[in-house]
Amino acid sequence: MQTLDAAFSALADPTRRAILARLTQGEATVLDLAKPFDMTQPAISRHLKVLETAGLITRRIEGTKRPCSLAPSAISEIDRWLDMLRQALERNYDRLDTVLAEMKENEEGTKT
Amino acid sequence: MQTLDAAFSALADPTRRAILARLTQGEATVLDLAKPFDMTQPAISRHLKVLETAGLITRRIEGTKRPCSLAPSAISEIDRWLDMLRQALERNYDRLDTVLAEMKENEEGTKT
DNA sequence: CTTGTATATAATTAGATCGTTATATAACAT
DNA sequence: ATGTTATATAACGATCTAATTATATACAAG
Repeated sequence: MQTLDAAFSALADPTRRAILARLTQGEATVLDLAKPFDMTQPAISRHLKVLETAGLITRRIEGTKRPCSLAPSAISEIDRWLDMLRQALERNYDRLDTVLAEMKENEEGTKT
Repeated sequence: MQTLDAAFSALADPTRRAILARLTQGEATVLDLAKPFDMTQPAISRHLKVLETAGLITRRIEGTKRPCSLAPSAISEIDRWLDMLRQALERNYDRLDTVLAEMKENEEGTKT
């Protein structure tokens, strides 16, 4: 899915993750978001566009400002995809548990 | 964190996600993994290296084969990070609920 | 209507990424 | 030893990314 492409690659950049982290505190304008970074405003604008295209943020229009906030849609798609991996890992883990349990049983058996 | 950089950017590629999906079915060799793709073996080897570096897979050595399997570590780091966003979104959602509830209350109040 | 503020867009450049082909390594089978 | 199989690595070209500077748009304030 190309949504996942966009979402994951948006999340791959530390600046963009920092922006999202900042947005967990609530809405912020472009300049607000740019402030903490040693980076020009156009650079931040591009990052925001990437995040928006990926469905990770939305923007309101308020006069000359464009306050950004977190959007839920892309996250939930990512979650759905990761669930597949999580479940597989859980299955493997259960299997490992079984193996370990069997090993222990055998050991006990051998001991006496 | 650079683990997150590597993990998210590894997941950004559809071929690599397909490889991971395949690995949810269990261990597979490089050639096994290459088969479904219209792509040369070296290309797949590189993808596997990316996944391994990102901590998403591990490889055993078995004679001349290198069977790959899913690794849990990177996933759990991703999960921890995404939790931050999830929680923020949940808070926003709750707040929205409150707002809607208040709107409804006001409406009721105005009606009579 | 002019000035300043908030943001977006375009052109450019440097570096990363993804694929290819050709080749190396290393184990296994004869 | 020799050929074959499984995989890795190197060199290369095409495309993408992320930053910069310069400039455009558009609202808001005097």
